[in-house]
Amino acid sequence: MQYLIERSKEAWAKFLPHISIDSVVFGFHEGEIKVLLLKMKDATKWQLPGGYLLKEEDLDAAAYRVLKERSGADKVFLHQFGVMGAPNRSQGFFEDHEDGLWNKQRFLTVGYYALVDNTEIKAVPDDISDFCEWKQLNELPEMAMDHGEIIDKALEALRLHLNYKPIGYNLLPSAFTMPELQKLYETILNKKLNRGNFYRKMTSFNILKKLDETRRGGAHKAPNLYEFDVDKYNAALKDGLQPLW
Amino acid sequence: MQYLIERSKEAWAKFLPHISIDSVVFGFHEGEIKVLLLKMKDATKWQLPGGYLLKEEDLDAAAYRVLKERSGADKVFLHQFGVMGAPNRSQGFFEDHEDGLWNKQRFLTVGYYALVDNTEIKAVPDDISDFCEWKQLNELPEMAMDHGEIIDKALEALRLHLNYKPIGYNLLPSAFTMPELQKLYETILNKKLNRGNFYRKMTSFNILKKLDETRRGGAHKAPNLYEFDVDKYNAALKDGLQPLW
DNA sequence: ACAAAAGTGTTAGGATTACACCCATGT
DNA sequence: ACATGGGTGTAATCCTAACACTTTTGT
Repeated sequence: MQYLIERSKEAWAKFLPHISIDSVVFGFHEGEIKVLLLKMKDATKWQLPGGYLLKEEDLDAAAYRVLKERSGADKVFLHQFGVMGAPNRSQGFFEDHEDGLWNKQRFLTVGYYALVDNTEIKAVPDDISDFCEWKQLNELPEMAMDHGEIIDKALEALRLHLNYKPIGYNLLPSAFTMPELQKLYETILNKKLNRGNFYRKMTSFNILKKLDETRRGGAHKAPNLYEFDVDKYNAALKDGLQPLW
Repeated sequence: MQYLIERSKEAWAKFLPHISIDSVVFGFHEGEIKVLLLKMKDATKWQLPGGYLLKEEDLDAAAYRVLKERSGADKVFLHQFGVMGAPNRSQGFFEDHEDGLWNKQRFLTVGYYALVDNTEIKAVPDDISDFCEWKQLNELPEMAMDHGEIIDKALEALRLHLNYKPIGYNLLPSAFTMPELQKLYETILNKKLNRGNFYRKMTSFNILKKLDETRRGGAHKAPNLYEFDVDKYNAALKDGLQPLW
């Protein structure tokens, strides 16, 4: 735990007190939504990649920086979804340490969700944590503090934004197949969708471009590859893919 | 400006630094959505009712307390919608004051929207401000700092939550008429709706109870009064009034 | 009388749902 | 051969938009 004490003084000098940032990094791989989690060697519980806000730094910029430092993820889609502000959400976890330790303060944490193109992001632990792994949404390990609830809130926000934010575009690789896209929607909505109808609806939005290639290597027929027509996609998202009233 | 200095020392002792709370209080009166704004005698610009977070206080609890202190509004529906975190969003406004002044710090502000049953909430200025008024949404005065943008964000959140949160229930008096309800929806959605179709759709949700009374006193036929069937309304909101996919 | 409110009718057009069928194709 | 993917067909049902008509009723 020595590193905590070493970093404490530096932290007080650099960061705004009482404020932290935690990101829920979603990725999509092999038909499953995954979340990027960190763990320290001596810990049993997993954590979200998080960090602190520099004294003169913009909040969104800090979220990008922290995420890059702690996961290597760069140029990702990041969106703030809320602040967790219970008075004891973090304090209790450092009770045994001396007062004045940076980590022992009360923290409000600003939650961001990140959407990552490619699950093949390094997933390499930084110098604070010892493990960094993609975990499946429905098989999450025990989470530290309120990080489990933060993930739940992020998912809820994701669901609510599905018609308004380029979620498919940012979660999927630039080329993807229709079954992959459908699986993504089904996972986020937690609901089975009819294949034929999904296909028709998606194509009717006119936001997809069919590529000439197929995805080789599977055990079965090679599926077609698509990519988003970014301009049309963004234009359609302005009013929402599907009308609300 | 003397009161700023007097309060500064006290503030440093009581509140968490760098964090403020601002609420966008929506009310509905005479067919119009209104926002509750405050102004100081010597100021030209209006502000949202806001305040600070006590050192051991829960964030949501603080939002309720602040709102009550600054507007008298009690037992209202309050919902957090985001954090404004630009580094200079508030600092510049106290440049001329001495360092160490509470107000001169950098503040992140947590935004809440409040829904108020009855525009007849006192709207009495507290001891900080000199004016407290309900302003119409489309006739907002010049706002201090980024408070105009905060109102925009609150409205956007309101729109997004229309199918998931008891917005009608909390904005309208306990008994209301169908034209009032429709006007409310039209204002939030910024869109005209067909009367007959709105009537049918609303009644088909089975969340309204028709009362035996009518609203007397208008220049024309007295409209029927309705109230929400709270249990059914809340049950329906769980999955959203209208399906999303 | 007038204007608003309430309730319903109607029609055309879409959208949704839930299947099912056929073909293509990689292993 | 077989499992998956792609694409389309279809029928029943429901929803929506847009209008219009009627009746009610308070001033």
